[in-house]
Amino acid sequence: MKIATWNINSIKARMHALTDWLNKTDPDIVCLQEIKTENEGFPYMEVEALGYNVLVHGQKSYNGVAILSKLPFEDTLTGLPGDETDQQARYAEAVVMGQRGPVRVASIYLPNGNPAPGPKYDYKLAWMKRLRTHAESLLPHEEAVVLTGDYNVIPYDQDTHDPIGWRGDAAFRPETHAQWQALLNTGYTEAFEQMDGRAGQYTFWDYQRGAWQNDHGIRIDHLLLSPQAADRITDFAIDKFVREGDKPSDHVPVIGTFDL
DNA sequence: ATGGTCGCGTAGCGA
Repeated sequence: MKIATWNINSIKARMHALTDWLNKTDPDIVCLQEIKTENEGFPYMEVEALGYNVLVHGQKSYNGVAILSKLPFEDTLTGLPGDETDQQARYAEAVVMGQRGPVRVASIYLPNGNPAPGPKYDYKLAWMKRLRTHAESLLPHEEAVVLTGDYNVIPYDQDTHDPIGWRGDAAFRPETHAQWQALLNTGYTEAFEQMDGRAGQYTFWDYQRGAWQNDHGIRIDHLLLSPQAADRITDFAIDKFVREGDKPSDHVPVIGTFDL
């Protein structure tokens, strides 16, 4: 089972790129972030015609997440639990039935948090704490859980060409790293690390300053695995070629393959 | 030091 994550930076502006990539990579489940539309504006017909069931948690103009799945959804959840007043659409979760039992997948668009410090950074840290609480609550079920998405977290120095330059950024600050580590410490492992990911394997290149041309990227799109998922991963890939296409997103897809 | 680029929605924000 191929499970992918991709910050697509507007589903409407990226339908051609999505179609091309689905035909090439043929994932079973795709978690999308920054679809930038309300549910009503999502191109359900076109995506369903490509062979996918669709779960959408949209928002006007900003944010918005979705899950595409060849398998039917057994259960779904939209919105990260823990704060009823949070209006931003950044979390969707679905359960599908794999060959060995249920597989739970989440599409996460973790807040950017800049400028830091400030209220946006406070929101990011609070959101990370809520995510940790929810992620931890899933572990006692002993299911295969794959928490994927744009985490807006650069885990290590090797995940940016310029760790000094990123030092003050909300994706790289000590408080962010502490929250990231606390999330992992609940019992999840990074697919990238488990599959021997190396330095300089980026998932995002800014549109500005020739970041792509100069390979000034960062690694911020991640797959976090419960023990039952970590035991079953067989392959890991970053579809870097997608960044070379026409009108690309500034992120590229990240894919885990599982014997599930 | 500044500007540089996208998408949304049609000014300016968010990234």
